[in-house]
Amino acid sequence: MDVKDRDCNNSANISEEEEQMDLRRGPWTVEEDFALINYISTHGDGRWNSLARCAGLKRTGKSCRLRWLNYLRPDVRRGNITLEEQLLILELHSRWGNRWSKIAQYLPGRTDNEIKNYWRTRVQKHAKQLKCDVNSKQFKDTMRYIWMPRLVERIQAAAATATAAAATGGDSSTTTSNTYQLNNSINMTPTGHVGFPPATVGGAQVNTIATPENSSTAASSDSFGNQVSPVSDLTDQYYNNPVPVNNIQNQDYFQVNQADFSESLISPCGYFNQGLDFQAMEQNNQSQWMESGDMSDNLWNAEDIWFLQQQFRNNM
DNA sequence: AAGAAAGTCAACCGCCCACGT
DNA sequence: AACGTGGGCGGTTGACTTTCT
Repeated sequence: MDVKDRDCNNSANISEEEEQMDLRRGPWTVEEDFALINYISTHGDGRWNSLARCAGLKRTGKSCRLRWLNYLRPDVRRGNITLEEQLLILELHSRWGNRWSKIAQYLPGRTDNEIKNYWRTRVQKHAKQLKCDVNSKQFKDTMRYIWMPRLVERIQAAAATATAAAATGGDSSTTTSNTYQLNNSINMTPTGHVGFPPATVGGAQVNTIATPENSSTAASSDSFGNQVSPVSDLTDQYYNNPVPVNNIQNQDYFQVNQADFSESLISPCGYFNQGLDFQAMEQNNQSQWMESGDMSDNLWNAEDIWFLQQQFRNNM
């Protein structure tokens, strides 16, 4: 049924009483979920206000739409944000900022709401711990130069472990999982484009992120013929000019690569002298971070802390 | 064990834009 | 051109859960 043709038999005769009936708010009940799912499965979605009426839901159209898109939709993926997804979120956020829906397009099954929540609860939390604004250049570059490479390193390590396990006939479930994430989260585009062949980072393959910009045969114009400004993002350099992750501690790497950018970037080491109060961070937060049980979900793990501290001391 | 604090996330709100009339 | 409506978006809230003291 064409949703455009949807029309409740009584939609034209909705009584004022019904019109003014108090709408439900707050958490959805199982019955409401069933009603919404059943209705959409037979009639399709769209025209949310009339859909809400016709489905007999005392909800606003917006509420129905939100419930469907963020929770009931069959392809919605739940659970922890994977390392690959974290990397992708950081990468895309560095390009587009708080364009959550746009970012969500590149993470199949994830909703803009979920990504937004992830950003606010995890990323902003760590910016707070570093005593800098999440939108500050300091924090952004710290993410680019330190955090994202560390994520890549961890992804590689997980992949290597999984590969080894598979080679020895061990449980390959992890391998399958990681492969799935890489192929489906990072290398997929909203329009179904396939990304460029995998680049290598530190000797391991990492799929190049395919965006409308770079999936259109690397041209400088988009599918509408509009000029698309090249993404001058260090992560692109990172993907396209693989450098062993260990070299990230080498200031020369940054200085050499920065030459490609019109805007000179301050190396992360510079920040250790300029702004980030790592001593305070160490005093205030290290114990908390170090003692955190689940490191997999933390942006900074024990190694990161150690790494940051080394950088700090080397630049004293 | 219990209360407080912090974290998480579903849901709501208000604004904006596109589109039809 | 003006208006109404539907839908999408980012920001915010608040209930619930988890962790800490």
